[in-house]
Amino acid sequence: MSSYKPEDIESKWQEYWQENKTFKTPEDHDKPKYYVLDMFPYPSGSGLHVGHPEGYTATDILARYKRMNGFNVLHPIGWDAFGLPAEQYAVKTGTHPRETTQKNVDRFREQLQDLGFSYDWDREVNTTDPDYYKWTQWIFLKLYEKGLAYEDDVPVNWCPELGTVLANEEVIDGKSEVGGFPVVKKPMRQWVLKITEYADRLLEGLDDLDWPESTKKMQRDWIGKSIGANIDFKVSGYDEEIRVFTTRPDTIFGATYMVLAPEHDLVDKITTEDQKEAVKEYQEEAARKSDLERTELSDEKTGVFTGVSAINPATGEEIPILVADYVLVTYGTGAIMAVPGHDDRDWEFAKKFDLDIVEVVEGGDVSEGAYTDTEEGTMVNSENDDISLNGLSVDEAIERITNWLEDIGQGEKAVNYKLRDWLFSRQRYWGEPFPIIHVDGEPKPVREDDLPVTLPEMDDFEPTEDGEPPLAKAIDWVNTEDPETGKPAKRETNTMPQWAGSCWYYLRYCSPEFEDGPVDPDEENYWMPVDMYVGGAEHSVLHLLYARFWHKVLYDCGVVSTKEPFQRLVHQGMILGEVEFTGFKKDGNWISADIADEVEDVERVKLSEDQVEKQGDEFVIKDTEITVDSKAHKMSKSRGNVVNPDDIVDQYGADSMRLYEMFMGPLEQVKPWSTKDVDGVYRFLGRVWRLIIDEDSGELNESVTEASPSKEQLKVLHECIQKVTGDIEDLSFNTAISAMMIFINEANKWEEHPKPILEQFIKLLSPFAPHIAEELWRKLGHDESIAYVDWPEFNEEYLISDTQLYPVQVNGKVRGEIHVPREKAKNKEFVLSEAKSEENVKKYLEDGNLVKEIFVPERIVNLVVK
RNA sequence: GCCCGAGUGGCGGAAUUGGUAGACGCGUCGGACUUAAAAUCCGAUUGGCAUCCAAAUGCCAGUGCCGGUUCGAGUCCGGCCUCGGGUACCA
Repeated sequence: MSSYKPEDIESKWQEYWQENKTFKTPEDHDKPKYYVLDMFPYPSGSGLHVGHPEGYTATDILARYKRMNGFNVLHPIGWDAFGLPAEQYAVKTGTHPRETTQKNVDRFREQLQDLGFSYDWDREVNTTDPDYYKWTQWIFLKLYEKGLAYEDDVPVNWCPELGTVLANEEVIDGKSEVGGFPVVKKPMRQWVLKITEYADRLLEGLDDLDWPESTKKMQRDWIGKSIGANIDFKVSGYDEEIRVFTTRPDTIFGATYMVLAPEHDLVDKITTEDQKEAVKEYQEEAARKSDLERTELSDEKTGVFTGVSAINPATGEEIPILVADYVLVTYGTGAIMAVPGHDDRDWEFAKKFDLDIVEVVEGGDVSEGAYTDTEEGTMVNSENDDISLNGLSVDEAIERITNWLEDIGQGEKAVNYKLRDWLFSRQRYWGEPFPIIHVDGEPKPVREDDLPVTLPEMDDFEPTEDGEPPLAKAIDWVNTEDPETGKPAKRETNTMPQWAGSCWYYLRYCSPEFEDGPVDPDEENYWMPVDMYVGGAEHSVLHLLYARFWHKVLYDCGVVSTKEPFQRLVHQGMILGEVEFTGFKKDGNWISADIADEVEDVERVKLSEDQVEKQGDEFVIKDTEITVDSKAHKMSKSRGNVVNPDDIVDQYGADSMRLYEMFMGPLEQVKPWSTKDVDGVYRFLGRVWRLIIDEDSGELNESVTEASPSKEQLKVLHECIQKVTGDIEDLSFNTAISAMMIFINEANKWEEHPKPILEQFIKLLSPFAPHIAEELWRKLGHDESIAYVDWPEFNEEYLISDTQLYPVQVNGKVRGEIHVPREKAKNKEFVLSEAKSEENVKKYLEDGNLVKEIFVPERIVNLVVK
């Protein structure tokens, strides 16, 4: 017996590929190149889940396809291996993070190899390897030299439980993204990177990238460039000015009050004696509120009067200055001129505190709500002795008033960004040490020759009690001397965030052994940019923005030759767990899903597929009217719906696993997992096998012949070649697989299977299911791996059939079909007369007058009858 | 609230520039093979109606809802609804 047994062939070929270094990246630069990259995985303790191989399979298919099309392919993998989980585990168990990381990396590597991915394992990189982070540190020095890295005392998100500072992005609803622990604001000395200096270039660079529009938009929004004006308002009775940023200087005549953020410096200076207490109380309250609370309570605006007024430079009127937390200290100048007539937030606030609302742009009704349209409105009530905006459009008014403010020295055109500088240090052990020493309290870069600054050996990874990083406990390591002056020095004890290593790893893959820089310029020149980058949409903003930032800095340093690192980007869609049916019970009785939300103490009951049935648009409990919830959920440990790829490989083999992940649906779409559907692709592979192999002998089937292929066989093959080739180019892997299934279904009907046909088909299959393809390729008599044979060429000639099918419509409804000889297929008169004499069509023509005839060559005929 | 994306059989999903809606797969039903089962193979499978011994054929409805453009709409336009994702007072 020799039926299709993936377990017998897959490990065999995996070992073969390894031993023969089949997928070693070519060293010549003579062919066109293709750099296809997966997002850097973090080797977590739980191993791969089925979401990982989705993107990896897609890139692997592309890599294999491009190799067969004569490209030099760079298809590497490595490990983003610094990070909090290994450190937390170390704190708990005493196991050194290096050991945990090593173990996890080994597990990941093994799992990936079990899936038969064609990575060049000689180029594996690991961010925790000193030979790697030496260059991460080197890049930091470049940033430092360029003045893009600075120290600052900033209020940071301090998480006492984790003993570390978190980036804004790592804090969700006032809790840590990892672990869900509370986070508080605390001022600390931190390293910060001046990403804001690159804001404009990061914005412009997006234009030419072949990325999903939504991702580009998210980056643009994150950078958040807005153009407007800075305006200075004099504080009445003080020698102080309040500077505000506004995108709507045109509405200045409607500015009836001002607001300072509670943290604004001027608050304490100007507040009057009798308001001091109220203001102080308000500030304290605001400080206590987490970001979550601030937004949750956003319906109700709060604030307090400072007791002082400012002078509106346009109207000359005194307007009250208030403190309110709807103004953020971190954006613009931390102060605003409030124009309740034309800003929703100001309007809401003015209503609540009974402040004046003045209409200065005509077009709405400011007693009903703020009028914010900038297209339609015209200016009104905007006039003083010097200038009038009345009658102008918003755009004209902005121009005019900005110039006027500049003339009187109270304002200027200004640009603002939402993007803030990047908080770049963490109070952790398991990260890259900064190549910085402190001499006489001043930071000083470590000399390039002294890199890498390696992590000291430690066995206690907890932060000090006052929040100093764990490295502060490595006294011998911290205390060093300045090699230039011999003065005593202290090493920086913060470490870099996890983003650091992943900001440039794609460069290291080009020349992982290079010793004179992060990347060999020759190799960089050849391989960059990344032609195809596949990874999750969760990295839409941060990783991709940070990496682009570093890349641009490296471009300025002359290290890289391209302005952007990733030319084409695709996000694979998330794979959800199996669809679950949930019924709802109250006091032991079933209730419908749509009312379950409103009822208390509802019991949720998981139902099996055969306990429910479809009724209309909903699922109900069988033989009842009680609706149930039908939904696929995100895979999670707590829900217990995580699918482990190892189990699928054990049961069906890696080829089926790969095929199923691609067959589920379009790559970029969210899709529910269904293990029983894997049967479909597994059976398909079984049919491929049996088409070629005699199960009794294990040899080629007798039907596999040297005969020359028939016209029909060539047609079926070339239809498949055309579809699969086009679909791979479009990343429509699901329909490519379906085309191969169609081929096999057709081929199964043939009595003879000419070898050349089968060989071409096996080539098409090989990027998707490489193990079975390699095995069958050898059985068909080849000595070399299929990995580098030429991709089948599609020949249109074979597709042309003897007849052309025309559906015939009458008034847009199909009433019959006709087959016309190929040579007459474009003959309008002939086709129409054939169409009109079709039996079923005739009936319709008899009932009315033919008023119009539509003839679309090689497509369709439509006869319009009245 | 705002910004994206998506709604097609029992299920996952197919359908060039508008041109036969439901490819391919799962499931289900029926059949073949088998002592039996598994595996495999063949057939049916959107709903309804009609003719008919049957095979088959025809008709009507149908791609979230309402309306429009067109000889012809899953696809284009306008207005909604639902679900998923992102974002959160950014002046």
